[in-house]
Amino acid sequence: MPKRDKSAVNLDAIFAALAHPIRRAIIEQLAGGDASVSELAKPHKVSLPAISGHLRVLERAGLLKITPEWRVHRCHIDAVPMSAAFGWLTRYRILWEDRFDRLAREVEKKQ
Amino acid sequence: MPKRDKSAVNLDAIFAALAHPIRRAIIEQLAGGDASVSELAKPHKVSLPAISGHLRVLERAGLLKITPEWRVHRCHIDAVPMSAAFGWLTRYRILWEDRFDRLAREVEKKQ
DNA sequence: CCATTATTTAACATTTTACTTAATTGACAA
DNA sequence: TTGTCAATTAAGTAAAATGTTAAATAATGG
Repeated sequence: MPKRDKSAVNLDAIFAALAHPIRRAIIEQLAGGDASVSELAKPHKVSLPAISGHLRVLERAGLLKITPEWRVHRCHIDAVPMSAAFGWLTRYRILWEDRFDRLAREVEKKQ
Repeated sequence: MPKRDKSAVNLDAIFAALAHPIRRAIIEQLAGGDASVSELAKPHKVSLPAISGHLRVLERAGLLKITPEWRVHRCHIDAVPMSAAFGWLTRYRILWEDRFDRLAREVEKKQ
């Protein structure tokens, strides 16, 4: 029976993790440095278990590492998996940049 | 009562739309040119109503425009909203590229 | 009008997500 | 030991996502 490869990049999990405003806010906060669960919960008006759940979603997507340290659990962002999402979007970047490039050339030509 | 601003970029909807493999496959297919609903359904083993549902998710996220044309509904990708997702990720790009940039500078310095 | 084709809507079952409050674990400190 | 603080697990609920099959709509063509 083939097991799920945890190391494989899981775009489903990564995009789904990024689809919730609280989880994006948590990433934004962690971009400024590591934090404990309570510190991450503070800006939000949901319960602590709710935050704990969001952290597990981020963890399963590979975006977060949680290290128990003293009594607090230190949360550390690992943004590398986000590069997979970035990479996927990049493949289609031309689809939205194309038109502006063309427009820019048109304008340039007229001058 | 403030109405929902449909024109506002909705990162929740965009990321959520990208979180399903069938919907990403649909975007990949549409990147190669417009297609009808049946054509989009062909590569997948789910029912036509299921595809129809996925198209509506993409439409609500602003990634798709559907124009009834003859008997077929022509699906056209509008990747511009994806640039919002791209933009969000770009803000944190440094978190995963930092290490490589530093390494590159180190190597450069040594030469 | 009737059949055909493309797609959507309806109705429904199942699973997943997101949240709550209450109870539990684990580590420290008096 | 006992209390306290940080965080998780448990139990339950409501809503949303995903899929199915069957029926409806809409447009064309004999």
